[in-house]
Amino acid sequence: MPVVTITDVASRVGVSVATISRFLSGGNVREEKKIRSVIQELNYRPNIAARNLKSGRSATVAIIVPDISNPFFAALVRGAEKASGDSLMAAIVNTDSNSEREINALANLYGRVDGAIFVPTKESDHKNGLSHFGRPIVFVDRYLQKEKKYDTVLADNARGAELAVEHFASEGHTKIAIISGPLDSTPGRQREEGFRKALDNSKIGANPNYVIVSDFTQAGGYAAMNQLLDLAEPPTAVFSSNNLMTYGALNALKDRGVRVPSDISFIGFDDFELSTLISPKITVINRDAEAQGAEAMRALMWRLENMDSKISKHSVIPVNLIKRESVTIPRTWDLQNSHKVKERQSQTSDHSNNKEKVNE
Amino acid sequence: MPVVTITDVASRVGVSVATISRFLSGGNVREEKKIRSVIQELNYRPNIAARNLKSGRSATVAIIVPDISNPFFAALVRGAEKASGDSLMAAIVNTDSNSEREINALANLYGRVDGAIFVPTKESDHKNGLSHFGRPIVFVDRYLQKEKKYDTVLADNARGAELAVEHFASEGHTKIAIISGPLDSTPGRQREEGFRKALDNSKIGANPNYVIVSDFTQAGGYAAMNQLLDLAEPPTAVFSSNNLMTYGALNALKDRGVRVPSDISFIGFDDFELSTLISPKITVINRDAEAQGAEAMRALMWRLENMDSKISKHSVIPVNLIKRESVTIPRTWDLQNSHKVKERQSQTSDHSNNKEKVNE
DNA sequence: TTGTAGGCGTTATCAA
DNA sequence: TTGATAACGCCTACAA
Repeated sequence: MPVVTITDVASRVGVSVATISRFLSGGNVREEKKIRSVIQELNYRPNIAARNLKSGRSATVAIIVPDISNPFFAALVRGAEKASGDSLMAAIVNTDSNSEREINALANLYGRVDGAIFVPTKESDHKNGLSHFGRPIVFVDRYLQKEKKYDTVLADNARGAELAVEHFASEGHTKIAIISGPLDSTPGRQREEGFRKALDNSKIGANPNYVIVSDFTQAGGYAAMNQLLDLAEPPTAVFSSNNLMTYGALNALKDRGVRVPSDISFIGFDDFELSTLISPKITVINRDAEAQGAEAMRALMWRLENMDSKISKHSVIPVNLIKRESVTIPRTWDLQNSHKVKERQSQTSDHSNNKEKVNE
Repeated sequence: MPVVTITDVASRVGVSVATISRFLSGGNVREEKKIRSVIQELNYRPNIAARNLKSGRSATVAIIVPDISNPFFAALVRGAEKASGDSLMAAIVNTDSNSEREINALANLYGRVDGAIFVPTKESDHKNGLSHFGRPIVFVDRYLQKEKKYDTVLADNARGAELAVEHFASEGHTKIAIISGPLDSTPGRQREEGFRKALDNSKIGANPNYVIVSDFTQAGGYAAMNQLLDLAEPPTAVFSSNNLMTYGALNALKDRGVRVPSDISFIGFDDFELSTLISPKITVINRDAEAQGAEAMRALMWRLENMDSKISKHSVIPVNLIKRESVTIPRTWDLQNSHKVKERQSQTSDHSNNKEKVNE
C-alpha cells in the first residue's frame, strides 16, 4: 500500500506542491484537468493528520453521552450527526453515567476534537476540568450550575412536569406522585421542581411520600414504583421523570397486577418507540430529541466559527403532552360514585390480566 | 489560551525536546521528577495531530452503522466501545442505510482512523472502494460475498430462523410466513435461507405467498404484515426478521384487531427492551448484541497489531430462542378440533400471567 | 498563476 | 543518557 502524497501528485503533473495544494483548496490553477486525472489515477487522498497539524483543527467533534442505548440519547446523537453534514466528524463517547469516565473522556479527547457536545451525568463535577479542555463545549440536557459561559440546549423540563401534573389534576387526581431522577442532574432537578410548582399552583401541594428520588434507570423505576405501591395510601397518578424509569415502573405495575389507568394513571417523560404498542398506550410528555441534538450541533458549529464571542447562547426545546390512554379519572373518585364503579368493573373484567388489586 | 508545546517544557526544564519526548514515551531520563512537575505546572498536553502525523496512526477507529437509534446497533456500539478501553477512540458514523452516505463516510474517514468496524447496508456495494480505504475493516452482521479477506463477526442468522420455524412446527403450525429483510443484506438473506431450509427439513415446504421481502424498517414490517393478513388464506404463524419490522408487524396486528397468539403466532428476530411489557410478551430469537460488538472490536484491535497476517477471522455469535407468550397452537388446527377451541378460548381470556421461559 | 521555503509539534536516528 | 536534526504531509506567505 504505497502512500501517495501531494508531492507525488505534483511531480507526476509536473507542477509544484503548492499548485496542487491550491487546487485542493479550490484555488485557480491552469492544469486543473490534468491534476484531477492524476489524483484519480494515483488515488491520492490528503493526509488528514498533516492537515490538522497545520490548521490546528481536527474537523472532529465529540458527542459525550451517558448511554447511547437509551433511545433518547440515540435520537439526540442522530439529530446532531445529521446537522453536522459532511463537514464534521462526530466521535461518540459513552460514559456509562460514570463521572470518572467522563473526566477521562474529556482528557482523552483533548487535542483530537475541535469541540464537544456534552451531556454530563451530574451538575456538580467538572468544576475545573473543563477549562483544561480548552475548546468550545455545548451542554445538552444538563448544565453546570456555576458556569454560565457555556452554550446550552435544554428541554423545557419544568414545563413538562407541569403539563403532566395539570393533566392529572384536570382529571380529578390529588394523590399525584413523581418518580424523579437524581436531583443533582439538571433534568432530574428541573422536572422535580416543575412537579412541585404545579402541585402548589393547583392548591394540591406535594406530599413528601409521593416524591421518590430515583436514578433514571429501569431498575430504579421498578423499585420506585413498588415503593409507591407499598404506601398505606398509594397515589392514584404517577409521573415518571424519564423513559427508562417508565419502563421499570410499568413493569412493576404489570408484575403486581395493577391496572393502568383503571387503578393508577400514568404519564412518562419522553416518548418511546413502543409507547403505542403496549396496552394501554402511554400518555407522555414529549420533545423532539433529534431537534435537540441538531440544535446542539448548530450551536457548536456556530461557536467554532465565533470562538471569540463572549455571549453564551441558551436554547430551550419545547415539550408537549401527548394524550393517549394511560390517564383517566382517579379510582378514589370512582368510589364516591359507586354506580360508576360497577360499570367500570364489568368493563375491565374481560381484560383478564387482573390479579390482586392494591388496597387504598 | 497559550498553546504549550514540548519545546516549552524542554526549555523550562533545561533539557532538549528529545529528552521530553523520551520521557513521554516511557524512556529513562535523569530529570524525570522535574519534567513531571513542569508538565503539570504548564499543563502541557501532547498535540495528537502531530503525533499522528509522525506515527501514521490516529488511535481512532470508526464504527459505521446504518442506524444508531436501532436498539441492536446501539447495543453493538456500546459493546464495541467497552471493549476498546481507553486505548482507542471510537467515531460512530450513521449512514441512514444509505449506500451513498456509506461511500462518503469511508472516503471521509480515510486517514483519520486506523481501521473500522463496518455494518454495510448491502452486500453488493463497495466492490472497489474498500481497497482504497487501505485500513483494516471488520465486517459486522454483514459481509461482502466476494471478499473473503476481511474479518467478520456475524450472528448465526440461519440457525435463528431455523429455531423459529422449528418452534412453530412443534406447535403444529404449517402455514408459516416470514417477513424477510432485503435479500441483498447478509442477515436478510441468511435468515430467509434458514427459514426455507427449516421448512424443507420439516417437510412443510415454503409457500411463496408466505415470503414477504421487506426492508428492515418499522413501516416495512407494518406493510408486510398487512399483506399477509390480506391473503385469502393468511398464515397462522409469522416470523419477523428483525426488531423494527417486529414493531411494525405488531402494530399492524393491533390495528386490525388480530390477536396474538390466539389468531396468529409470532416470533421476532432480536429481542427488544419492551418485549416483556407488551401483551402478549413476544417470543424472540435472541443474540448478545454487546458481545457481538465487543468481539468485533477485539478482532479489529488484533488486526491492527497484526496487519500483515494473511489469515482472516470469522466469528459467529450464537442465537437462542426465548420462549414467551406469542406462540401457541395454530388456529386452523383448533378449527378442526372444535372441542379444543372452546377450551383454548377460555384459556386465552386469562393470558399474560405466564412466566418467561428461556431455553438453554 | 506559479514555485520556494519555512513551519506546524512530535518522534526517531545518530552522534556525542 | 543526551541533544541536534531530519523527517511526517500539508499549507501559506512571499517572491517571481
